[in-house]
Amino acid sequence: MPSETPAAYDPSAYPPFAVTVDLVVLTIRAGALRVLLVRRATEPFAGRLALPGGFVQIDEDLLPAARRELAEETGVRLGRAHLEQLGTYGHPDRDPRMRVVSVAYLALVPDLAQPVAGTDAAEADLVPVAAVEPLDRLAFDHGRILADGLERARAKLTYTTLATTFCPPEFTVTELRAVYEAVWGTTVDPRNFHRKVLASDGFVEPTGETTTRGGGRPAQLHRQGSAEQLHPPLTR
Amino acid sequence: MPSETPAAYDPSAYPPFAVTVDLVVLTIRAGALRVLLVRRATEPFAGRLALPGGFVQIDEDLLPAARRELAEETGVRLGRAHLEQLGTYGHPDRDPRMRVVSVAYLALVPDLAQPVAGTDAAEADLVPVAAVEPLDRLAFDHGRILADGLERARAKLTYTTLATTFCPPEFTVTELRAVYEAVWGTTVDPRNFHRKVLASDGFVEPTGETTTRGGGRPAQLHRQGSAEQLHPPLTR
DNA sequence: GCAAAAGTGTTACCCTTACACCCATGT
DNA sequence: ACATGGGTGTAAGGGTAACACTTTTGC
Repeated sequence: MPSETPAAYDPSAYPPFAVTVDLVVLTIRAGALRVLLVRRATEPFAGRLALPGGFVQIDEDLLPAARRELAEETGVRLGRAHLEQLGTYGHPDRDPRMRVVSVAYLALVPDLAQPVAGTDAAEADLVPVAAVEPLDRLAFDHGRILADGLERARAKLTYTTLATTFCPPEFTVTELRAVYEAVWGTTVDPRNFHRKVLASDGFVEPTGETTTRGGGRPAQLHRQGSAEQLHPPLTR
Repeated sequence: MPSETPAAYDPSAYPPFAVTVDLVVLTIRAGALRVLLVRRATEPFAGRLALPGGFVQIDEDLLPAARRELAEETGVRLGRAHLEQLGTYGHPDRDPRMRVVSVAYLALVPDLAQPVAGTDAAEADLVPVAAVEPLDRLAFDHGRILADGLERARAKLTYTTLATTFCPPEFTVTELRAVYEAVWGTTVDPRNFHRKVLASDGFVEPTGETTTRGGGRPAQLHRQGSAEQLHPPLTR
């Protein structure tokens, strides 16, 4: 906010930018961490995979814009999803059409059972992150944004309780453990994991119900705990 | 990046935004964590304290814009400063003049011995964060940005080696400890701190020189280590 | 009964914390 | 000598990791 312009506030006197939001939507399906990508139908980068996103409206705040795009592209209702700002990307040449600054958001959502159909024409897919083509093949600088989103997601899972946002409304401790194993491709000791999760205050809350959907002895069902706070590092 | 506009790419067809960078510049002086604030000379918010910042130029990337503003406002040369993106603030009403999206950066710098004289006319001051007036008295949404910056800085100091960026090129372990004590207003056991810092690989490197500037037994001098990475949590 | 998954107990080990103690300088 | 801060040794306690073991279901 400079003091260079004492008199008139003519917007056209300042460099005009377009502002977009782009979304790194992560979920877990079939034991794999996946990211929502769309196939671009138009130039530039026609035919290339890209992150979903779109222009911010002139009277719209950034987070609502991201929420709107998430809803439009995935149909996810928001109580169950985590959405946070990831970073802003504004290299002058990132969009060949014009000067665009894009605010990227990171979304962690439970497995979207409904096949994801974007309202925009392009085809949409949940791609396992391990199988995403070389990142520089993505449109714009979306490879970098995706890499940053994955790094952020992995970091936050280690010191927050966010892993529960990948789970359905009711889940077992084993299902929660599967989240960690999917995100890092490692295995975690089930016994120690079980204890740590239950010992961590506000991580999960028992519903009182049980399920045998995993086979074997019935497991307690839990829902997301109240604490979205930091907690002692888990696993790794 | 939508596919809504197949044919012409007329920039004026998209909502026009102004984009600025704002800086949360933190340093430590006289045992207190301080933030660089400027007194606004012009409307809106004339006379109010604000974060330094300014408009991004049309062909300028965001980080260089922040670097430029930092250099212009503080004269800090960049090898010794840490600069990272903090977040982006774009509420439609945050600037009464027009729609402005501001990308905030967080800078951690060693004590700027030279009195900070902004190139922009406004008066500039290093204000102890404990003494900053109520945050909602700052111009625009800068109170929120400052709060977010402080939270980020405290978080990063706990699990990275960034505290060294507050120190002069050569410093003693005790001087580094003073950083932690200033940031949290607590005391830290000097003996255990000493060992932990030296045990943490890449945190600091001994120069071989010693100093008695703190009084008492001469202390080894160190410089910033090579690892700007995560390390086991320190203190607290 | 047997396989499979849920959940508990136990122990070795590591890291942190607290604090006693020694070291090297200025005055 | 003594005050002041720099630096090392050490032992108690808490948390983690490894893994043996018990529980409860389906088939």
